[in-house]
Amino acid sequence: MASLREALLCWFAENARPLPWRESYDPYQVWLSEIMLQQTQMERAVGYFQRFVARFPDMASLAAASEEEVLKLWEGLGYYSRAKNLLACARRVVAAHGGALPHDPKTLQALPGIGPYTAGAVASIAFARDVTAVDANVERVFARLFDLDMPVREARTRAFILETAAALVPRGKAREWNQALMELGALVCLPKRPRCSECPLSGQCEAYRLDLVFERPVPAKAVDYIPMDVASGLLVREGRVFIQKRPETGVWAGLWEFPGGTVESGETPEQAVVREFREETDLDVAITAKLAVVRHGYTRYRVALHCFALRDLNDAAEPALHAAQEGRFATLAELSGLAFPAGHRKLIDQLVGQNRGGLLLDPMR
DNA sequence: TAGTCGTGGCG
DNA sequence: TCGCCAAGACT
Repeated sequence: MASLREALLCWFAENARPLPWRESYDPYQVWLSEIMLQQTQMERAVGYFQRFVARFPDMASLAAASEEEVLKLWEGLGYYSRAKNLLACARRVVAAHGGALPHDPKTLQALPGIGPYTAGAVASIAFARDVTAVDANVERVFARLFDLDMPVREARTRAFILETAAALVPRGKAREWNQALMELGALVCLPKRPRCSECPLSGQCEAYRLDLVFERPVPAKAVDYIPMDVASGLLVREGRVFIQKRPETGVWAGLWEFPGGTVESGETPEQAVVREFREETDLDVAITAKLAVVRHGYTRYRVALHCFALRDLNDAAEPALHAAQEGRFATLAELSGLAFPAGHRKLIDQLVGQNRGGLLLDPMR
């Protein structure tokens, strides 16, 4: 055990990537990075982190922010409840903890958006507490190191991993140790292409000894992906387009969108967008142009997004809000300041990039 | 406990 | 092109 710890800590000292929050281990920055890194790879999170810290350098400035601005900064990073909880957590920390994150994992875990992993990560990395932080990297490393022959998500396996992790934390070095385990998983002990020849632990790895590295961890049952056609419409009035703000819960909570919805079986995208517009806004619309088909995915869905330009069929009435908490007409330029789901953002960027915005929205045409 | 909740990259 | 993935939390 001693040599295992020594080997990994030594490797981390040599191979730790230089990351912004590793310069100071400022608790606010560590917490922010950990929230961003939930289900997100390092390279994607770093840019978002830097923009966040530049705009909100500390807990107090973040707590004073509007949800609209936080969502805009989070746009494209996904899992938007993290942004909502980030803001709620900052406000709670200011209101109940004097603006400073608590050091204790249990107290941390009571805060919005902080679960078992993040509580352990912040307590150890920001506050040097001797606690574990077990994420998917650590599970994979342990599954190989100890040749665990059952899926890591299984309750008994998780219990074993948590127990083992707790026993391994070197006193006073949890900050380095927890990061070292995750860094090893991210750089060396890779899911599909493990680099065992570069691994400081290969000599002590049971799966490596048994030539079972590629069989570990035992895969969970595969998710089935669901292809889906969605139709969305840009209703244009006097150079502005109708947008609505999605409900507080569910997918893309609090983000703006163009009305639309699933293309039902036996229905064309054209029929779907007209039907959805009527259902969501009570407006009767007609299609003036097909703008694009944007392909994107979310969770287990793979979406073909059919996008149309629309005009009012009858007299222009105020849109109802049956599927939104807010609605308005906005210029194409205004859309750049609001947060949209990635698929809608792709469409907006396409329209602006092709300079079709003017063609589409110019009231003179 | 099992489902929900995003996204972009990669082979 | 497309299936599969990659630093969890919440209900």
